Amino acid sequence: MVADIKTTDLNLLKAFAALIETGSVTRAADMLGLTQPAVSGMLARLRDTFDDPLFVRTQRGVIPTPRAEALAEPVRAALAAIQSVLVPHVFEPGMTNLTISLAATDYAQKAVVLPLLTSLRHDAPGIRVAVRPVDREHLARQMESGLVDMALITPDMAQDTMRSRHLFDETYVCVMRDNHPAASQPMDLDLLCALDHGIMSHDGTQFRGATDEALARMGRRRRVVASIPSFMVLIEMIRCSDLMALLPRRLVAEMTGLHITEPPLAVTGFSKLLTWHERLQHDAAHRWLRDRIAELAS
DNA sequence: CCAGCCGTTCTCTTACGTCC
DNA sequence: GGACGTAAGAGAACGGCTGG
Repeated sequence: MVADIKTTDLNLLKAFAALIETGSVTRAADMLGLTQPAVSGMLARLRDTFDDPLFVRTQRGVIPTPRAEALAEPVRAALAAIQSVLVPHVFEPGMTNLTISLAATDYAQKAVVLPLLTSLRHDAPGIRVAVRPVDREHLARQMESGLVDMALITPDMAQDTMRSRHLFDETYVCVMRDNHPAASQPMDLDLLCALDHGIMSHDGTQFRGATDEALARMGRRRRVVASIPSFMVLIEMIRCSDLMALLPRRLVAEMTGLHITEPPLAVTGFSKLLTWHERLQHDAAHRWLRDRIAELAS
């Protein structure tokens, strides 16, 4: 008979190891927490599996056959290997080498990824982050295939197949350059509507946003003269022109050379979610990263 | 010879997986 | 969900061996 692997064979190998160690069916049973007949039955199955008596009776217990002696070390090594697999994986940030793929808009790159990278350099220098743009249409498939591990998105992009965690709610502020001619004036609706605006739109084709919706509800309108697909470029444009913009608060919070004021009207903000695939739900390293991101974003 | 120890065999129960 | 088969373990009984 050829030895075959079954789900229950692990117990047989444990019994074999106990028999090798104790040289007694009774003491092996004690060691395993079983009764002597149970171990005797296990020995019978081992004999059938290996087509060898394995142990022969003596006056004081049992002694291994040459075949059992030959099996002793491989079985011990196999059980040790299995035991090491069963030990819960402990994640040590400072000792882990890992590359994660993170999809993020340029806003999220500035507001979330930048603080994360700074934090990782200190606490987990072995973790590399590959940042890629958010491909709204293919995000779910990219996560399923492992191309993307996590993504920073808005709730409207979330799908049922993804796990997600709310990071924060974002609001808008009025932004113009520090030495803008209007910087000395209080920001009110009249001033806001009098100035030329730039907005960020993902494909650079939209000239209306949440601010325009809010203005329309009040019977007002503004003049949007530039639609830019990147917050960063939009900010540079504001720095070197008389344009103003309503931008996410976290985006400009620590930037210098900008004049930042509260908007004179209520503009609907947005939420940011961290999303990931189910397969990473219980991964120790990813759990640690998700906690770190949430902590930095709070 | 007999008590005690040890391993084996038989039978029963239980748990679990598979199939319909 | 029920019927069925299989495997594992427990308990009881048994046989072999040893020492007093």
